[in-house]
Amino acid sequence: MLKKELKEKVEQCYMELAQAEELPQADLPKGHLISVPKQEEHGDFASNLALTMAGPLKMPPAKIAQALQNGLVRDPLFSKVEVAGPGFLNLFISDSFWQGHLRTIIQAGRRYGESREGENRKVLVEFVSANPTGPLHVGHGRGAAVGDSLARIMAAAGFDVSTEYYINDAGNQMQTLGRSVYLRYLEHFGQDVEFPKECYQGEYIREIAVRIAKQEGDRFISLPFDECSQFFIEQAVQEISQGIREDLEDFNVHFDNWYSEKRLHSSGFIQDTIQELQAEGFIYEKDGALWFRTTEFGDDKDRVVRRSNGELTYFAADIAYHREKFQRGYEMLVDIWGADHHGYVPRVKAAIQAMGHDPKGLQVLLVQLVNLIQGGKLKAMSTRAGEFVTLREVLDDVGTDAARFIFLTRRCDSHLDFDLDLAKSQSQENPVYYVQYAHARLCSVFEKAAEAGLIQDRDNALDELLDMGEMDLSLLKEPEELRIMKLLASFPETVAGSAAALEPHRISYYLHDLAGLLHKFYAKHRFVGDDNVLSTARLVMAGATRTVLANGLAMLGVSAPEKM
RNA sequence: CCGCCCAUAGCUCAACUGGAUAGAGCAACGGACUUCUAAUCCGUAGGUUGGAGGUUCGAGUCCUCCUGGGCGGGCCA
Repeated sequence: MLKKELKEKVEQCYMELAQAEELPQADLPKGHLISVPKQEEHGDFASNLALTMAGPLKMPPAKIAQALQNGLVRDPLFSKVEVAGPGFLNLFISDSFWQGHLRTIIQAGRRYGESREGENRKVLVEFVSANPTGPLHVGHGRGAAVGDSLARIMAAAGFDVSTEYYINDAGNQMQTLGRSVYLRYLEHFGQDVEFPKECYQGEYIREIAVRIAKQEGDRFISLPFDECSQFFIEQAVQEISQGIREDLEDFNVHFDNWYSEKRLHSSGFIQDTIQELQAEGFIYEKDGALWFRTTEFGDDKDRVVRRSNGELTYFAADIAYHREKFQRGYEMLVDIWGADHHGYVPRVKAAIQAMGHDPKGLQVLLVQLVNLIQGGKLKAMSTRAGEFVTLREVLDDVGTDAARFIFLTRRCDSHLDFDLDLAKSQSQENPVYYVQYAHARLCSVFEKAAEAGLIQDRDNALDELLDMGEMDLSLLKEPEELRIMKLLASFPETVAGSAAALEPHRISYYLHDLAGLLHKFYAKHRFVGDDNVLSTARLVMAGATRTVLANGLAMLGVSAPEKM
């Protein structure tokens, strides 16, 4: 990756100058970094080394920069090195570098954008993990898009990534769920029942009840709930989970593993974990309950892990679950939660620390809730009250591509107003089409190139281009071309940065920028024109651009259509 | 009362982890299809980055306080 090379080059240059006693000796500063200036006139890259060394060297930054400049200009990679502003080194890269890089992109193909920044670290990304008590709503959709894309991005950046869905199929909510279906079942057979407020109100509950009634008949109507709760719970969980899996599948979200909380209970692993913690002195008894000293690790108050009635809390299961994740060998855990669970972060981190892990080994990404807007007003969402817009509904309205792109074009910690009417009617103005259209246009360029006889086989065009003998990439020197080539070269860094910061939205913005440059070029110049040598060179650029657009869209889980 | 998150163009959002003159898309206005897809492009307009201090060569970004909005604070999940 270019930035890294440049950083080394600049630092190497300083070391040589220090060696030659042209500059005083000092340690390299931590704050040195290579950035991309906002203004094109400020070069392709800028180094702040002189600024960060002004203090240690006790010299004016401009003077240090000048010495570095004299050393760096000798490198053929640079077409120009300037000292600017308070002491920046502006680095201008030779055109030939960018031109040659196009071949690198095409050679790498699907793999372009990958890097080894993650150093093969084992990471588990856990997301959605919605309770199997109802269909996924839009908020879950956002978490799903973020988690799934982040996993893809981190994999590309060289992490060894697995994804997991934690199924909360234990606890009180299961009783409530079963009872809800049971009561609807009784209603179906004409019994007059009181349907409590705390039960799940959604229509899907009735649908499950009706299905059971059809299959099983009325054989449960004389049984009290306690005697058939298991059956109703299992049926409901099974059916709802199936729906969730289908929704996610259609949303292009895939999990490597589905992890059942119930199994965590039945295996005795939670009890075992509590005993371990107790042995370490982190657990104490008060008022008949067992408490975890999370305050020792910065939490506001201690938390109950086993209630006085003997039941384990959700938190207890969570501790065991995270312990088990580490036991499976993961070095880094990424949890994606709804922001309404933010109060949980300190206690789970406390638990991890108590178990001897670095709290930084768990990164919790809090995804802000989605505000759904329909008819200009806010829609309330509550699973219990049964008032929610499901992910399914949104998918049917807007489609997977648009929904995913909208979710991924915002930072996680900013609220998202999802305007359904707009998303539906917006089909022409939706940002996702801007990027997809760029890809489709490039595909048709290749079709045109095949017609013109520049390439033989449209499907293997990229391989063909690489094998072509006479090729003059130095013809690519229009400003629009250079901008595209430069942005293409920064794709791997963007992916690595997106992974490191756990910010998938950076890929969306990158793609939008790239599509913009492509559209600008397209309006001003022609890929396939009268000059065959120039056209061939431009086809190489088209191929490289198409590759990056396709790879980036794949990371977002958005399709890259050949025609629109 | 306490804690976490947010506040940037009329609207929805960016800003590469502290860098140079804060950028896109919608919406508004004016232009561009005989040419590889006009789901596009070009131009105009739009800002005291909620407010006040502080840290330093340098702040939308970091620290403190204030204002306004969201979400939490159970032996619920």
